[in-house]
Amino acid sequence: MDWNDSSKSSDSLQWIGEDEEEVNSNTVPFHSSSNFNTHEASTSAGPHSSLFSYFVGMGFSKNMVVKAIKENGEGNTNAILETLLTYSMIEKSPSECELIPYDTDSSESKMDDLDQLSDISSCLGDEETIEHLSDREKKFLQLMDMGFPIDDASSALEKCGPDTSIMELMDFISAAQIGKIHNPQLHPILDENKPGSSNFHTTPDKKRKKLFEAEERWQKKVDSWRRRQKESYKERKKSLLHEDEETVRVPKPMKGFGLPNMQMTVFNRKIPSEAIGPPFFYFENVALAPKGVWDTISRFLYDIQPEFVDSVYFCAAARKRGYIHNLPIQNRFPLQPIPPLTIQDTFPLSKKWWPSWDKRTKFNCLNTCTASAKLTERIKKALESWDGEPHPKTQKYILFECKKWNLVWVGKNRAAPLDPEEIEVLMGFPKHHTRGGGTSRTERFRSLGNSFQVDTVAFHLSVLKKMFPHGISVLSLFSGIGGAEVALHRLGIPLKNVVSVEISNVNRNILQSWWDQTNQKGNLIHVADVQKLSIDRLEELIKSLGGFDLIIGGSPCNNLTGSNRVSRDGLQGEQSILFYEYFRVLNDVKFLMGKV
DNA sequence: TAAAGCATGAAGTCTTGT
DNA sequence: ACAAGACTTCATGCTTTA
Repeated sequence: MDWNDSSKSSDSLQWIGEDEEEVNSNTVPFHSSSNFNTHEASTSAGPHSSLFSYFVGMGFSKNMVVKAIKENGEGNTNAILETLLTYSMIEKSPSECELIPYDTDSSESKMDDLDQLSDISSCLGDEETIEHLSDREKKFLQLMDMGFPIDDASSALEKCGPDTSIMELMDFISAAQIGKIHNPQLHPILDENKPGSSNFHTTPDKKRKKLFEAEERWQKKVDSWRRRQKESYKERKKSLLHEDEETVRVPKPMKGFGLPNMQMTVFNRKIPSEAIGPPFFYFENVALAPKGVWDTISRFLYDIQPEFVDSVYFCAAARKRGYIHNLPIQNRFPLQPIPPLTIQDTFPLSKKWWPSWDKRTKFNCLNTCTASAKLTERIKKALESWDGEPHPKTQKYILFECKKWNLVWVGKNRAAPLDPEEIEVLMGFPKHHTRGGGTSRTERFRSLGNSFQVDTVAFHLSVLKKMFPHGISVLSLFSGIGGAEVALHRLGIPLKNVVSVEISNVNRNILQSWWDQTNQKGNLIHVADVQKLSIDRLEELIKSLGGFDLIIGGSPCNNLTGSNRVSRDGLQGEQSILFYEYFRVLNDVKFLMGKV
């Protein structure tokens, strides 16, 4: 390939620290992407303009595109994109934002509320807009979004005050709905006669019994009403989302486009001409992301259908991931040696202590956190309280913890979390890959939990071996501890140039150590922040290295994974939004290499 | 100060029972 | 067919400990 010929082999390692990097003034996901500049329309941007169809073609709704063009002007493509991305996409799609309360009767109080809120009711997902609202206004909007009638929401806020929690407000409205609010003693917010309160114990027995019964009946009604409310809200949400028609479905079993030693399933794989490599690209993220996320990812990556694979077919641990790439899928081969595929084969010593009632043969997904010593102690004590086989309830509890924390049996009644070394091997890394160099045990678990399963990825990358017998130049985004690099190396593909983009200092050190220890002949260049990898910097790199053969990376899953209880915000989440940086860099590189 | 411990569910999908 | 239960999930943020 011509853009490879200009590569200069230099054995010196370059290090670009965070401080040394040029600061790009434009840090929005789509800064200065030349790919988009080519689409800048200077003329009419109405519903039939090329600009309009371009954005609609990307999957944005027509209304939103018109709105975004109107807001930003016709010439400012990047700003339009930013608007579309920030305000309208996926989870916070325009259709969802247009949710309106089903009770549209008018009254003065309602009109007041509506007038006050008319500006922001158009899009609840707009945090910037919502931030300046009072607590009362936010709660009112929340209640409306949940489908409560305006009257009820308004009156609940009036009577309970703006400091009342949403749950309590819901209870209040529920009670009002079923007519019990007229007896404030039966309402949890206002009820001073609840069991446990001082007044309750002074009530005569008969009355107390009645109160109990009444409260039970009331509670049941509220529960069922709340359930119905929740379901109808979900239904409406679903039907609105359905308009966008999701196309990506996660198959089960997750075997991708074929596994080692498995006859290739006939698959109609279409890669659009603009997506065909070189450069090749390979993108990874969690398979079980919130609904719509993979539709969006796929839409941005040339509508290529994701390959969903569970690493349970490559090692003894599950790891359900989706991969979007433009690699050929014929003539793949697995890494050798094939790792043991069961827990018992991976840890033969555990067989002696493995209880018959623990039927696991595979680990669940290896996560970033590990079980504490206290938990293993509790398990030991629970087991020691039984002479022979523990009570089914005890078994259930222990199995629950074992599955949740991926515990192995290491002695009599002794379950233990996996050591970092054991996780390294399960993930396909060399033993001690993350050990030493100032990396704490906690950090090792975190880094490993965030990594590729090497055998799985290597199987997909194996097709590159014949294509690049003299070495490959890789742009590795979100490198982590170097799963992609290790996979290519283990496949026997020489690493000519590797530009590794990784924010964590710990991870950069781990990759550098591995690079040094494996006597790599090529160049390893570190970049800390993908957002600072500007198109100018990319141009420099491509000129000096001769281009990239492979752009590989798994963008942050923090806001996509089910294990995140705090901020599972979808692709627009704080970290997961960096997916758009992968997309941006891919497009910039393709443009710079004259492939667009 | 850094590392380890620990409490914190929802959102899906699949399975089972009626 | 439907409801109810079982199962899994590249984590975060606060507190305690060394």
